[in-house]
Amino acid sequence: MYAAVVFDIPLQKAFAYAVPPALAASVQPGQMVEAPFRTTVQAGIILALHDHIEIADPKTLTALLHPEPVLSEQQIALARWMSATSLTHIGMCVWSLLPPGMMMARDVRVTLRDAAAAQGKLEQEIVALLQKRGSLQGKQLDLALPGRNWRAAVDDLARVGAVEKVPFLLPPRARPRQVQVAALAIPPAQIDTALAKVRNPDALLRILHLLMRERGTVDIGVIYAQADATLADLKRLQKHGLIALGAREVIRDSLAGREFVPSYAPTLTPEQSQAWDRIEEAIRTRSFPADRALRREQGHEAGVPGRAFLIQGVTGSGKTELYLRAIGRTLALGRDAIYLVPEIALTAQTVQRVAARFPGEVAVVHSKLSEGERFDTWRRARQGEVHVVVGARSALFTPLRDVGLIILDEEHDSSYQQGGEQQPPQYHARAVAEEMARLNDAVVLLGSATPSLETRYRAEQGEIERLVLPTRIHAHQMRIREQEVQTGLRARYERADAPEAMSIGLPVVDVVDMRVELKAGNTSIFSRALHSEMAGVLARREQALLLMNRRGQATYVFCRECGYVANCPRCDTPLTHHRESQVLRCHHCGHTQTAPTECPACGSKRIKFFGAGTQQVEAAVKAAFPTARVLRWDADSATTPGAHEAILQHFIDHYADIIVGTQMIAKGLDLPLVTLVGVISADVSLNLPDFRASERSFQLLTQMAGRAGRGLLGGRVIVQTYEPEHYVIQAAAAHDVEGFYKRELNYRRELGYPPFRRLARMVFSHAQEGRARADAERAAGVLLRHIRQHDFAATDLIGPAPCFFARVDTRYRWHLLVRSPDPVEVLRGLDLPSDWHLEIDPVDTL
DNA sequence: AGCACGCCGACT
DNA sequence: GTCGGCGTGCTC
Repeated sequence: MYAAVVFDIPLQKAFAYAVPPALAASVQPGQMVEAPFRTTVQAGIILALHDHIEIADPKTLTALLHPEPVLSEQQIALARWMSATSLTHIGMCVWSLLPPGMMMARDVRVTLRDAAAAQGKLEQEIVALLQKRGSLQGKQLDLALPGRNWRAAVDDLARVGAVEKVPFLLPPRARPRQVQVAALAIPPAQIDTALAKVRNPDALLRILHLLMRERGTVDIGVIYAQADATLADLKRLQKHGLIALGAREVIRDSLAGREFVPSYAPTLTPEQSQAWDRIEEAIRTRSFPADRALRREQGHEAGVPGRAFLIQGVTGSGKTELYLRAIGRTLALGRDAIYLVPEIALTAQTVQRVAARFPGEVAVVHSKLSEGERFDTWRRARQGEVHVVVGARSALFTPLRDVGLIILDEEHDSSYQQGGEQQPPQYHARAVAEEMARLNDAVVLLGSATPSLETRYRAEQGEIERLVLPTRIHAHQMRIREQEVQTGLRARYERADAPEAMSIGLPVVDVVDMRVELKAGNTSIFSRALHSEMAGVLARREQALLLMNRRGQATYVFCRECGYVANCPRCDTPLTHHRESQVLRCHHCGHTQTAPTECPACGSKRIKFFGAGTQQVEAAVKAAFPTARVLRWDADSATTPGAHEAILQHFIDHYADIIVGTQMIAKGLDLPLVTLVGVISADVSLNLPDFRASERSFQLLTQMAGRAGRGLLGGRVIVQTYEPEHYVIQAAAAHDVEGFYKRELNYRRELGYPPFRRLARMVFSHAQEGRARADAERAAGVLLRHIRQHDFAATDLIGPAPCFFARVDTRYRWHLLVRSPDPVEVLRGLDLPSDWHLEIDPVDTL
């Protein structure tokens, strides 16, 4: 028997190994094994077992590293699909489905055999070290010979037989956590006679009484605390044979010990009911695992098309209630559910709501949890002890027994895409969810007030079903009550005469033209309108959100007089200004031109580059309103989920009046006291050189507007901009999601951008700019020849050009875009060097 | 990705 | 002569 094994290395293939007789009975696909690999050993995963292989003399597997498979057949199928659709290395895909910390580090153990054979000085040093300390691990040699190249010397020593070098795997970091426990080892009746022989029995007596009372095993931590005892006391009891000490496995769970106020399903509005009927029907009519197994046995294709819905509803329209009902229905059918949220900062609020409805069923998964906790959740899910997982995109890979429902809230959010360059493999949670649904006959719910263009377009094409929730929920009093429960606050705005069912209008959005402000002599970053609204909010003791969009803070060129932005003539994306060379450059096609000193449109000399940060905004608020309590919330001020929760809670508890933040303050937060939302500058994100810049900006502005006025007082949104007539600003101000969609779709169609054609991006980075550029140009040559040779329809190259982020981590970056109806087909079969980083359907091209 | 091999240049 | 740096090629 032979095994196809993949490793956590960037190679697009599996390796064939012979299965030794000792393991033949127990090997299965999905199992983690130890395999000799070149001169070392590697931990690998078995993808498949075969009777015959093409390799002449395969090596033999050396051990099983886990008694049971760590991946199911279905997960292996998913990994294969990820690899085939993203053209990332199969091994990386397979390993990405496992919790971190299961990786096993490698090392070597060096043992002295023949001291006389040592030649060089370093070799003699190593031999002396081995004579003094015996066998040493690589880790120990690193410490003993810091900065020295002992590996090469050890290799030479091994070649002449002076030492033996044995590679081995270190145990994984993630392990079950053990807690020491104690239990009575004798019948309670014998305690007194047994203790008679012991000196100073006080503490011992307390321990024994505790154990008697508790009947069974007790954590020794509990014993220390309750019996005021020490380990020495326990050891004495053990020596006398009165108690037994042992260990118990405990589960690490950040939700353990947290109390959730139970909540019940509210009645649905007519709109919600209509949508719910469609969702419920879909969930109810999925097939059962046994049926699917039967179909597979009968030779049918493994998957059936799952069902996907787009739930398009404005903020506060009750999407969450549909999610919760869908989870409830799925659980009632004995299946499991995954609920994804875009931002780790949002998991806390979401977990709260889900756990309140389904106590005891929920686990949380995201990348900021400890390795131990993720490992334990992974194990609990495998055991069938968890049925609902709430978390960020990596929660998709939790090995639930039978996933029947996957929810992506805020489906348009870019954090659902895992980036290709830094953390391969590259995948989009939406696409993975749909493939999982296909493999498992599950239902996918994509929710958003501002769906991604792709999803919205697919709904139009009939690939997924669109359910619309056009109005904010009516039951005002009930929402307030819900907010009270969530925040623990008494709502100050509740009025006895407020009708039970009252519709909340969407907030008024005022667009402020900053050019006019400038002409009127206001050079502050706050317009007069925003300034006076902020003053009003502070006077009424309400709260405000200020958004500083920091992304792409650098340097696009625009005219403070007329709003002109310098665009590339070939790509219609903004040119960026390069300070050193004083040129404007297009980051898509490489076009360059000299930087203007006056505006080409109106002749003004007030042509500038743009950018500011949250700190400046915070400082400006403090300067304008010295008594205001300001909080800053961005990736810099909050690095852990705990810090996010703390900042948020601080704000919710009204210890601050104004919160200044980046994108994340726009996402899904329920902040009842916020009556003013200010967007400091809408222009920055509008003019990034990326085909999705408009879509992103529209989504951000609309989400941001949704944050205002969720309490009884309604709210107001002020958007500051130098381009008030821009269609993104206009559409967002009018809450015109459909209008924006139609216009943007036309633009994408004309330019051949997604969803009409797809992109693949290749990034070339190198410490020397010339090398990055040369690689990019070489790749362009190869691709161009390939495209001509195979005559791919509607396929072209954009670039090569320097990336917008032209130098990251001391490396210069160039990129190249392949635009094609099917870039995977174009690139498949090309043997790409490993340093040509490839991303299919990139989220952005910065 | 690692890791070995091979060639070159720096330093003892 | 010894050692380390870096470019190249391979891993069942």
